[in-house]
Amino acid sequence: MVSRAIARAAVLMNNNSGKKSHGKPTIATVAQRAGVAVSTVSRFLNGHYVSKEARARLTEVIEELGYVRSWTARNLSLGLRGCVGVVVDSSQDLWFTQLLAGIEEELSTRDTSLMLASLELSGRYDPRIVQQWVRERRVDGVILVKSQRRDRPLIHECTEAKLPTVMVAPDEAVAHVHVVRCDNRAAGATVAHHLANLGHKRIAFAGGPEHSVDTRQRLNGLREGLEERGVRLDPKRVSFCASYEADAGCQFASEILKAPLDFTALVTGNDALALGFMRIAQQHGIRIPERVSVAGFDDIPEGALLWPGLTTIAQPTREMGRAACQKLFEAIAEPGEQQVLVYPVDLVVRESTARPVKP
Amino acid sequence: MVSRAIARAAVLMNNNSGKKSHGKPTIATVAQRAGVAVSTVSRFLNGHYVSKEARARLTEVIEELGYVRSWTARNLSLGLRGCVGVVVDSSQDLWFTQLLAGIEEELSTRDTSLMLASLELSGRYDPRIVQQWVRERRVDGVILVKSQRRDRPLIHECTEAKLPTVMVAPDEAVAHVHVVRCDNRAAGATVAHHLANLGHKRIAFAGGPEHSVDTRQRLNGLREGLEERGVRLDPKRVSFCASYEADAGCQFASEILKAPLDFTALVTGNDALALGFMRIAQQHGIRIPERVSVAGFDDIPEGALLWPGLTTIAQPTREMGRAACQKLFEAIAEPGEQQVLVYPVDLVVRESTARPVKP
DNA sequence: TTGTATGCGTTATCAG
DNA sequence: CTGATAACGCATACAA
Repeated sequence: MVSRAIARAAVLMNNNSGKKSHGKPTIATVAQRAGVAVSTVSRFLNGHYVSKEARARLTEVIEELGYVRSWTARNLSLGLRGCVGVVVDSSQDLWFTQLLAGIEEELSTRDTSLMLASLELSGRYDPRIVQQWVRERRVDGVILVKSQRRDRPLIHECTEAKLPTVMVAPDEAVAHVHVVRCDNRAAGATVAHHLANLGHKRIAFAGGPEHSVDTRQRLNGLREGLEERGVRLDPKRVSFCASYEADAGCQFASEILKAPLDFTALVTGNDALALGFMRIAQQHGIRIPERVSVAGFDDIPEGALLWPGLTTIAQPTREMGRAACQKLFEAIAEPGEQQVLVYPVDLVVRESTARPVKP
Repeated sequence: MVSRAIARAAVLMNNNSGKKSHGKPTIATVAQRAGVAVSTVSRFLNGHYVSKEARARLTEVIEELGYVRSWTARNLSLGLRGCVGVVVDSSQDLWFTQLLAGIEEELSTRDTSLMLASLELSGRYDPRIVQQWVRERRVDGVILVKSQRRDRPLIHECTEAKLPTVMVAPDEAVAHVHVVRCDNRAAGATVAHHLANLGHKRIAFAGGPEHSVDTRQRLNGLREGLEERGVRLDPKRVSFCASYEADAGCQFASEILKAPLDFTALVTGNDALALGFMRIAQQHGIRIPERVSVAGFDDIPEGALLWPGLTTIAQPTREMGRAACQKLFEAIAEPGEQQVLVYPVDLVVRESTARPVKP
C-alpha cells in the first residue's frame, strides 16, 4: 500500500516536471496545472457539469499548454474504435467518389478515420474483409453504398451484430437500418418532362438489371412523367441490361443497332450505360443528338467531359455523403429509430438531348 | 509443477471473475486459460521469443476462444494512432482513385485505417486540415499524392515534425522523404516511338503548367524519343496549359483551332487535357484520328469510355499505391533511409491514334 | 459540483 | 525464456 502511494506520487512528479512520455501534455498535466482533478478536466472536455471558474481556468490552461486529447485513449476507455467502415462495390465508381468527398468532409470535423472496402477489388465478389470488420468489431459502424441483392447476407450480419449501419442509395428494399437515397421516381419523371417538352414521342428505356429497384423506380417515374404529358412509353421499347456498367451499355447498343432505330430518344438506367451506348453509337456513325437524344442518371463527371455532353439527373451526392455520416454517428451514439432520408434531384441539360428532327 | 500451474490459474480466475468486460476475451483471458502470463501472450502475438510448448498452447487457446487483439489498446500502449493520412488535391481525381485502391488493399492486411484530405475540397486550396493532422499527430504517417509547388510548406511541416511521409508522383523535386513515381521520361519516349512508327512527322505537345516536373520530363522523353526516330519536335509546336484539368485542354483547343492545324498528332501532358482537347475538337467537327491523332498520359478510365478511345500511357497505379503504403509502414516502424521507387510504364493503344493521312 | 479510485487491453521493463 | 507490474491517457461510478 505504502509503496503504491509512493509510486503514484512519483508519477505525478514525472508528469509535473520531466514529462516522461511522449512529451505531450495529458489530461493530468492540465488538471494539475489548473489545480483540479482529472475527472473535472474530463467532464469539461465532454461538456458536462463544471463550475464557471473551473471552466474559465481550464480553457485558459488548455490553450496555454496546447493540449490535445488522445482519441486513442478515449476510444479505449469507451470501447470504441474511432473508425467507420465504408463499403462499396468498387471504389473506382465515380458516383461513389463524390459521396466519399461528403463523407470525408464530415469525418474531418470529428476525429474519426475510415476504412475502405471494395467488394470487388480483385475482380470477383468477396465480402470477407467486411465480414471480418463486423465480427472483430474493427469499426464503430458501416456505411454501405449502393448495396445490391447479393449483399443481403452481409447486411444481415451487420444488423445481427447490432453494428450501426447506414445504407446509401441501396438498390434493394431494406429494413432496420438508416437509409439515405435520392428520389428515383421524381428523377424519372423529370427526364420524362424534359424529353416530352422537347417534342419526343417515341422514347426508349434501357435499364440496369431488371430486378434493380433503382431501375424500376426510374422507369416508373419515366412512364408516369410521360403520361402526364400525353406520351405513352411503349413496352416494346423497354429493355434491361445485365449490369450498370458501361460495357453493358455497349452491348445494348451493338444489339439495338442491328436494326434501324425506331425511337428518337433513349433513357438509360444510369450514366455509365448511356456512355457505353454513345460510344458504340458514335462508332457506328450515329449522330447524337440529331439522330437520337440520350439521357442518363447520376451526373458522373465524365458526362461533362465528352462531346456531346450527357444530359442527366444529378443527385446532391456530396450532401448525401455528409448526411450518411451524420446519421451513422447518431446511430453510434444511441441506437434508435431507423430513418429514411430522401433527397431531391436536379436535371442537368447538356448537348446529348435536343428536339427530334422528325418526331 | 502441474499443481502449481493449476493453483495459479485458480487465483487468476478469481481475480478475473469480477471484471466487467465487454464479454470479449482479452489477452488476460487467453493468458489464464493457457496458464501463462499476459506478457508471454503479448510476446507471442508480436512474434517474439516464446517456448515451443507455450506457442502451441497459445495458438490452440486463441483459436478456441476466438480471441482478437484490441488494436486500440495496442496503439495506446505504443503511442500510435493506427491511422495514416492520405492527402490529394481532389479525391475526385480518377488517377487517385486507382491509387486509393492499392492503398486500400495494403491497409486491409494490417489493421490500420485512413484519413482522407482533399486540399481543394471546397474549391479553394486549404491545407489546414492536414496541418492539424501533423501538429496534433492525429496520424502515424502521411501519403502525399501528386503534390505540387504550393504544397512545399506542407511538406516542410511534415518533415519538420518528423512525421513519416511518402510522396506519390510528386510534381516537384523533393528530398528527405520516400518517393514513389513512374518513369516519366520513358513514358514520353514510348509515346514518341508509337507516333513515329505510325509515320507522324509534325507533332505537337500541350503540357500542363510549364514548371511542372511531370510535364518537363514527359516532354524531354518525347523529344528524345522522336529524335531517336529522326523526327524533330519543333519548339513552335510546344505549349503549356494553365493546369492539368480538362478545362485547360478545352481552352487550349479553342485557342489552337482558330488557325488551321499544322500538325498531325498531339501529345498532351495528361489524359484530362487530351479529353478536353478532344471534346472541343469534335465539337468543331475535327475528326480524330483522321485529322489529328491524340495521345495522353495516365490511362484514366474515361479514356476507354468515349469514342474514339484515348491512346495513352498507363502506370501500374494500384501497385504504386500498395508500394507507397508499404514504404510508409516501414518508415513508421523505423525511420531510415529515404528511397525513390520508379515504376515502368505501358503504352495503351486505342482509337485516337492512327497513321496520318498526309504526313 | 468536485475529487478518488479503478477499468479499458496492450506493451515494455526488469527481475527471476 | 517467463512473470509481475508499471505505464499509456482517458472516462466514470462513487463518495465527498
